[in-house]
Amino acid sequence: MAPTLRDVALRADVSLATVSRVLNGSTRVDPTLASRVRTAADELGYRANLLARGLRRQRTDIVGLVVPQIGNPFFSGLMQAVSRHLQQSARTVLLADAEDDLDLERQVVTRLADHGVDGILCAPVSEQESGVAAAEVAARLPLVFLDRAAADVEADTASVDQRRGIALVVDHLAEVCGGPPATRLISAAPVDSAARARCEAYADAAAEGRVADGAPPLLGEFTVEWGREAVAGLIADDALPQALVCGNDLIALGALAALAEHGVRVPDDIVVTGFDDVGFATLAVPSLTTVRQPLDALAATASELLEQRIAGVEGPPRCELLRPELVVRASTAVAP
Amino acid sequence: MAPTLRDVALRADVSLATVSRVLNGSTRVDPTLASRVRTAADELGYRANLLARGLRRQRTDIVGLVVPQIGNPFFSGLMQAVSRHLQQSARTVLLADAEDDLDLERQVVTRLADHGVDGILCAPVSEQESGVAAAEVAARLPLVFLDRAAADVEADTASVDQRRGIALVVDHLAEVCGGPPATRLISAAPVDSAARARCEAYADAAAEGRVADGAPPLLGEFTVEWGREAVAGLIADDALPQALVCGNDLIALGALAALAEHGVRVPDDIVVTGFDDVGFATLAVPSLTTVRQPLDALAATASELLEQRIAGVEGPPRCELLRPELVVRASTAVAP
DNA sequence: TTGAAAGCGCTAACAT
DNA sequence: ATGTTAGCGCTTTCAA
Repeated sequence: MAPTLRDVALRADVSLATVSRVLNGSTRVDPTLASRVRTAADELGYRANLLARGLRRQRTDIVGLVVPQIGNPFFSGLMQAVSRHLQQSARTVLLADAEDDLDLERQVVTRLADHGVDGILCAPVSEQESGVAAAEVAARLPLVFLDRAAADVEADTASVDQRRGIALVVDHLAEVCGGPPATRLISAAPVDSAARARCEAYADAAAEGRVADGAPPLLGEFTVEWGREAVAGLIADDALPQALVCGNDLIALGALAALAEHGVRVPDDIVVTGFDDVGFATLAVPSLTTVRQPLDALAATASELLEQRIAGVEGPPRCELLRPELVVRASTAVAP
Repeated sequence: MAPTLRDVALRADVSLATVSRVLNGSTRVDPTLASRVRTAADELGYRANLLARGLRRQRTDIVGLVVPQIGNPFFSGLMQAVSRHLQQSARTVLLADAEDDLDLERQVVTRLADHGVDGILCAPVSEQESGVAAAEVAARLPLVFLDRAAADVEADTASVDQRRGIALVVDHLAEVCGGPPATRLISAAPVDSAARARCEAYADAAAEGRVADGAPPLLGEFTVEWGREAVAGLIADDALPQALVCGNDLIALGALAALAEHGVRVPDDIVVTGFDDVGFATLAVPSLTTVRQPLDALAATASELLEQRIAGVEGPPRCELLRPELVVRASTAVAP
């Protein structure tokens, strides 16, 4: 069996409490005893049982992170950024993938809470329907939304200003096209808050005449496949506009692939934009103009909000909105 | 405070033991009592405290998964596959990224063990140097290597036959080139076992004259950047061969990008292969010929090995070797 | 079948 | 400064 505090205490010939004190550095203890304890612990290869500690302290130093789709590189990037930030606070991160499934999301969120995590960071699958599970868990422990939010839940949120991101794209397109271009939006159904914000911002731009788009947006999923399919449809209908505004980079990459397959040249025949700035955006041919979400700042902000709640800070929900940035690449590089 | 077993017992007017029995479905209990308990639990919104349960049972139903680099889509795919498999066994997965860092790897592996996970799946950062931490933890609880292994550790391993993968590539290249082609290997330094196996298999093929390569392999990292850089170097030296064998898809994608930038046509001027078959391999221009690793089978096999060890199966280390598959795409599609 | 009670390993009052 | 002890919430003998 693994050695316990008791074993260390016996070997160092001190009480359990002393061992605990030495190993946690809480109270002052006699240096002689302390070194005896440390030696004993080393010799035995003692490791604290974090379950017992968590049970006793009512605090585990674990936080849960729930993403909607680990397969989307934006979210694996976010995971990495969050892990890094929390590692520094000596926290363990318990990661879960909801696989874009509401039931699974509810399950994993509940399970995390049952495991005694100190708090949860969550990018909810659905703005409207993730709320029930989220509200349930938010009643038990601190919950902070990141990147996306769920309606009707009193929780802090750290996200990126999606509307501004779309505005950046629209303005850029107007500039390279020398006036409001004929565009079409290919995005995901506005199930999550980010998708909705992007759609709405685009619709507003169209209403204001900053882009010329009388046709309805093409709404599917945030996947390469959907980007391909949507473009294939447009080509089949001979309905390609001047510019394609894609709801995220995966869609844009699919769109570029489909355009290339059909011999449509980008940016000469049509220009294309994405959203997120995932690593592969630079690799696409042509490289993809897109909106960069500040991953690191997002992770830092969300972590900070959560830490404060865990530390017991009360108050109304806070919403931190970060600024995205336009990254211009070859997919919109039209000759003047 | 969250309701405990005690609260449920009080409300249902039975003993703690009875509540526990009902909720775990272990022993037979009177249906009347059982329903009373269930009602009480529902009304209180009772949730079992998994820390307490774990402490008592000495089993948490959590397994840890340690990957060397979450940013590599091969590993995020592996994570997803493993999560899915373990979810079915009613297990929670505690995920950790070692960020290609031996110290960090050691830390996270130890931390997982401290958190009382029932077992650990690990793709070690280094074949030689991950061993110490791995052996340490393997002495405490079941450890299974997946995809990669560490030397000098008695542990089960589930991996893919890398040598066979390289053989598939080499044979394919010989076929499309009409004889042993002049090739060059661009891969990662043989720090991990997979990288080493790929290098060795390639060296063997060269020694056997199945490819013509007198120059040393270009060894860096499994990243897009390295692929770019290596190819830029070859171009600068005017040393491009007939075919580039890349150690993984990231390198190959970087290579394709660099070739495109310099106006070298693939597959007309040079052919290129990858390894892993990550999602973006189909999106590259041209799409990438590569070796598909059976992610799902890998996850299933590793999970199964671990489950058996957790269940107490003894015996010498088992090594399961899975077969990879060649996926031919445009990057090697030379006209006859 | 049900209940009482011990104890998983640890921390934090409290007492010395 | 150190030790003694109660108890975190649960499961599981053991007795009834």
